[in-house]
Amino acid sequence: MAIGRPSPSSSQTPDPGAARRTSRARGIPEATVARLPLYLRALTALSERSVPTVSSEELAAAAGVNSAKLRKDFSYLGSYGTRGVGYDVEYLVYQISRELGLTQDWPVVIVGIGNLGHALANYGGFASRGFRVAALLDADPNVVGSTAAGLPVRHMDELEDIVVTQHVSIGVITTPPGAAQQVCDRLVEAGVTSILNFAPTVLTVPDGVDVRKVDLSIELQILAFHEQRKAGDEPSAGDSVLDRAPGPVRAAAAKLRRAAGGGKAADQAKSTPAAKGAKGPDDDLSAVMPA
Amino acid sequence: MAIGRPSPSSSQTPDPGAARRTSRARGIPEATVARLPLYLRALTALSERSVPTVSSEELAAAAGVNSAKLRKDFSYLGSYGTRGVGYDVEYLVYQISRELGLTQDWPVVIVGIGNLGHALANYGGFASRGFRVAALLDADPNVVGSTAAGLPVRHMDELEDIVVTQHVSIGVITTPPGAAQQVCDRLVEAGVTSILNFAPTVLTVPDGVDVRKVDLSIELQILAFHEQRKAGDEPSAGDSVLDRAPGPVRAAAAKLRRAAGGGKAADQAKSTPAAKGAKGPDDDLSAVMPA
DNA sequence: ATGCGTTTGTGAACGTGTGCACAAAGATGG
DNA sequence: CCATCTTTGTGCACACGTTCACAAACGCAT
Ligand SMILES: NC(=O)c1ccc[n+]([C@@H]2O[C@H](COP(=O)([O-])OP(=O)(O)OC[C@H]3O[C@@H](n4cnc5c(N)ncnc54)[C@H](O)[C@@H]3O)[C@@H](O)[C@H]2O)c1
Ligand SMILES: NC(=O)c1ccc[n+]([C@@H]2O[C@H](COP(=O)([O-])OP(=O)(O)OC[C@H]3O[C@@H](n4cnc5c(N)ncnc54)[C@H](O)[C@@H]3O)[C@@H](O)[C@H]2O)c1
Repeated sequence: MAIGRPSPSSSQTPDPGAARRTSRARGIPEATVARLPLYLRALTALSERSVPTVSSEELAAAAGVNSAKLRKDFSYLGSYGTRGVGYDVEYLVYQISRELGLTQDWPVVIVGIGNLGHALANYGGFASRGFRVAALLDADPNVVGSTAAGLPVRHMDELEDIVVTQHVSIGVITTPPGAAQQVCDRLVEAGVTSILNFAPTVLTVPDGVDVRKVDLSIELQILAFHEQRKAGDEPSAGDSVLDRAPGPVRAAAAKLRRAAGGGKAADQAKSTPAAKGAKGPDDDLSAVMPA
Repeated sequence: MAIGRPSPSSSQTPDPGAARRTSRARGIPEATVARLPLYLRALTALSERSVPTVSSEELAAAAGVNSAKLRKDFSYLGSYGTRGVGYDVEYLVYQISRELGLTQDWPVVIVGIGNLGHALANYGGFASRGFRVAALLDADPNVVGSTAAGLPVRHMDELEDIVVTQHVSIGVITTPPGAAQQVCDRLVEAGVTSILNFAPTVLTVPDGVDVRKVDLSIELQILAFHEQRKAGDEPSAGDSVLDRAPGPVRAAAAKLRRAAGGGKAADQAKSTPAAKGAKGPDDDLSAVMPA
């Protein structure tokens, strides 16, 4: 870190600091909050089918979670169930909606109306809950004229005005990564205190501002990791034997790595032929280590 | 409940069961795996600026995490750092890429080429890592003819063939929610073992298949929750005093809720005047609680 | 009323994740 | 070769999250 101020808090989706801070008040765990929308969706579906009550077991199955977890989650909201019967669907829908703040209207601005911004603007499920697109914003004059989902794309100049007059507290960023921090700063400066970031960048925001990120690339990489595992491999490494060994050997290896500038090319070349024989987590250190 | 089979495993993003299962092998914690792409991105940026080495402190700042956490994360991969110096950027880029399985090519199919599918197909950062769009698929004959990002949209009939011949193991679902499970089943049946789901549905998959979801609506709802908190409110309850009180009172309340079919409307009405006295679980000592 | 079957709500045990704090490793300069 | 300074790697304590298992609560039939 560099800064010495209280705490710039570059909070992101998995920020446990925010958890303590935000759920301190009435003590709803962050993990529970993240599941409430899931329950709500399942409940809404039941509601539409006019199902009057539902047991924790059924609802848990519909939401894809453990029933004990679901009951504990609900217990944080209060005791809304009836033993021997289950939960009243309509009542629970309302309670969760209220807890999530969906009984009020949340105006949202989307900044960066390119491919993704367009898709989001057109997204119906957006408004289905209390979210209303207050404005679409872009910096490109060619885009500013157009409309998306019936809404006009407005110029960035109007950002501050829109945020203030429409009381926008949630901003969605779908600009290229290079512009994201700058856009974020302007949003925050104007009064936005929650940001949903689709750009692959770590945003730094002041305390009190929440940032959540949606990152396709990260998700795919996580899947790739597990996929590789399933393929029954060991990554055919080029390390460990040396790196795991304590003593001066490791130091030597590290030194060589640093010295041999092009670690990338060298290692890459090595990785392919590594149809490895058998042993260790990996084998051939030889390629890196011109022993 | 219904099913009695071993375990349908409707795993979703935050599935700790998968964590144990998948990271058992060489023991990389799931939380660490989720951060590796973040480090990789920061490292790639450093690499492009030809920075030779980086300290855990610097890199942690760039990735927006705690430096101790970062060091611990790296320690799971092996000892790739040099005390007193830091980490060799190029070498680390390669090691993480390898661990994530990005040194190989991952063909991906996208199913449902509507607004979102189009955006994803056009997404450059897709291919920037080892991910290659093997095919775009859709059921709508009107869409099937067209092209997106230079690729032709092909018909669902070709799904199985494409998956098999191109060895696709990762599928992205961007169909309407109603079609998602069905599409998922076909993908899995054809041999896909990792799914990235953008449709707001809980997917049920057999054991051994990983599902990660990206859900805009959920993210917004979580933000709304925190936003509501920040607004220094208590959801203006319509419950608590009764619901928290043990004894027959709660039962009576529950009974009333069930009986009064329209729980929603009823409660809504009731909730407003509930400026109640004091105690409940919530009441409102929080009225001024600065988040 | 009483008893029976069902389902909630939660205590307690366990597993996972986080962050501090520090010893040991290595670099660097003399 | 030694002293000093930097930075890693990790033991440890604690916080958070999950799951089991069960008593208490409730509806309902008798
Ligand atoms: N398209 C996807 O599927 C996808 C997936 C994951 C992540 N992302 C990320 O989402 C972001 C948007 O992706 P996209 O495909 O829509 O890109 P895009 O280039 O199509 O759209 C970006 C838009 O942002 C506007 N913009 C640029 N600088 C701006 C600024 N300073 N202020 C306001 N607007 C500005 C541009 O005019 C453009 O309209 C990117 O960061 C991308 O990495 C996209
Ligand atoms: N657009 C967004 O920003 C956004 C945001 C969050 C979530 N989502 C979700 O992503 C999904 C797609 O959203 P969209 O806006 O692109 O919708 P869309 O209606 O524009 O596109 C859906 C596409 O799926 C195709 N399709 C329908 N049934 C199919 C089937 N059985 N097999 C194959 N293809 C089929 C349709 O022909 C259409 O081309 C939806 O589930 C939506 O809820 C979208």
